[in-house]
Order: sequence, then C-alpha cells, then structure tokens
Amino acid sequence: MKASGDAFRARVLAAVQGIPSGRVMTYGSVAVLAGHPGAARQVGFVLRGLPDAADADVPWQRVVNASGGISTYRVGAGELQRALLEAEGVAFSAAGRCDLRVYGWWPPDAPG
DNA sequence: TTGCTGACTTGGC
DNA sequence: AGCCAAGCCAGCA
Repeated sequence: MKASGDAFRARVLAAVQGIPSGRVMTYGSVAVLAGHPGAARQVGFVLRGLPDAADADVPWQRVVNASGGISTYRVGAGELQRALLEAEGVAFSAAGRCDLRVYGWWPPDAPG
C-alpha cells in the first residue's frame, strides 16, 4: 500500500514537473501519466500533501481541473494559483477558467 | 486492521 | 449552459 502509493506520488510529481511555464495540465491527464487513469482525485491529494519546500520543485499551480478552472479554492490556494499562472502568461476568463485548447499541455514523449 | 474523506471526472437531465 | 449521482484510489484516524 505504501509502496504503490509512493510510486504513484513520484509519478504525479514527475508529470507535474514536466509541465513547462505558461502551460497547464488537468488532474485527469496527470493521473494517466501516473499510470492510474481515473485517479484524478488522488492527484489532488498528492499535491495537497506536498511540503512547502517542494513547492519550488513542483509547479502544482499548473494543475487545473477538466474545465480549465482552479480547484484549489477548497484549500485556500486558489487566489495564489491563479496569480502564479497569470504571472506565467496564462489568461483566465471572467468565469475564472483558462482555455485548455490553448494552454493545455501534454508531454511530447508521452503516448497519446 | 477497517472505513471515511477528498486540490476530480464523466454521463445524464 | 449548469446541476446531480456514481466511480476512481491514496492518505489518515
């Protein structure tokens, strides 16, 4: 349980670290890269468990929901995430969502 | 050990 | 367009 969970977390962090500045990925996509399609919720759980020291290494702000919106308002990091993304050049609509067709990212070396 | 919660997704209305 | 219900799996008490 711990072993597989640890591997899952490592895959998630690796996938998130692979997102370039100015681009975003959905939880579902990260879950697929982590080898667990459908485990989108756990992606958020892994990121939520990140220590502050890992924030610099893991651009968690580049992970958004399937609508291109911010899901971190639940943990009080929504404003920060949006500010970070806007600083990277990601534009948000009046509804607080970004266009995944424009900013959506997928690793070029990943299948798909 | 069991069981519940949750930074989500998808299909149907 | 938005809202409801079910499914997914990793942490934590």
